[in-house]
Amino acid sequence: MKLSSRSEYGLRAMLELARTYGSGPMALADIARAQGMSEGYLEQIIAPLRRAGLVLATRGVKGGYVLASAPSSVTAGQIIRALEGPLDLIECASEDSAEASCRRELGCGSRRLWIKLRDSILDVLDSTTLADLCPAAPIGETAKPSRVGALASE
Amino acid sequence: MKLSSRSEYGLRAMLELARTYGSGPMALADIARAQGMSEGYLEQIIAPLRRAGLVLATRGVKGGYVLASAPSSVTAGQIIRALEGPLDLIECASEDSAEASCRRELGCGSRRLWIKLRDSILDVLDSTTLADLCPAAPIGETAKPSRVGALASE
DNA sequence: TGGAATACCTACCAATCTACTAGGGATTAT
DNA sequence: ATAATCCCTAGTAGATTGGTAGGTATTCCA
Repeated sequence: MKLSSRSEYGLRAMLELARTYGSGPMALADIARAQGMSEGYLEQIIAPLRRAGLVLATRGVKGGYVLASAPSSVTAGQIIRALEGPLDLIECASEDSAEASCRRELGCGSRRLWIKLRDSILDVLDSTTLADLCPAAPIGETAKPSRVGALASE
Repeated sequence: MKLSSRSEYGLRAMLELARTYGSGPMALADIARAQGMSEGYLEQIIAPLRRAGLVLATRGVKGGYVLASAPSSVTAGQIIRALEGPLDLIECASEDSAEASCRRELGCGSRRLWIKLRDSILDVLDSTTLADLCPAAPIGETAKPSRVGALASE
């Protein structure tokens, strides 16, 4: 069970933008260099993030990308979904498909497991924000509603 | 983010064996027919399950496969691991590799998320047994230590 | 003793996905 | 005008997926 590097790269790019949040647009080439990834590939990865409204792009000489909202209000779930589509581990446990399309699940059911797994994954992804990952925040505590507003300290 | 059908097929095959647990060996062709999958493909999927010691095979005319232990003591985690190898979402968050090999994770860290995600997944997989999935057990409660011994009711 | 039924093994295959590279076009500050 | 930037499409080598095909080994049973 593996995660494609799209998500890894995408998340790292978003973390880079979170780290420099407030300092104006950052060029694609700079993000790629800072994170050690292929510029051309990152370009294809950041495109869906822009289409999903998670980053804003400005063209031209001093252009680049900025986060569309504060790091504390961008969740990992938004990023992963933008990059990999809806989280469906398996046909019958898709995030958005109606569960009506599933036969064979009368007695013994594998589906029960995939649903539990999916919910567990979504719980982590949707409760973790960029702000949770970026500053030296205490590990193990993420998305505390009482701490909204904590940004990157740089 | 998807799960390969290896895991789905493997789990379904194991659930089929759990359902008929106690009735002697079940032939590969019967498992495949009962679950509607390709016989040849299932053969390749059940092989690692046998090598991992999760099922026992007997050859010859009345041969087939049986679970190596009771459904209540076989976890989904054992099955998935046998089929997909150790759970490493990403290089730096592998289940068994030492975390020493990870650079770049000084300030902002995506790794923190993958570790949390991995732990969350492992928690679900390792706490769900075939017995939890097979009978009409109440959903949402799995691997209760006080209910060890509950088998398939057929 | 000789099928027949089963597990077991290896190789092959088409389609898809992954992680890129290449090359060009559109937009904007200077 | 020019250079820097975003934006788009197409190609591509290698891996993975989801199988199929065909043979070998073992065991029950008549």
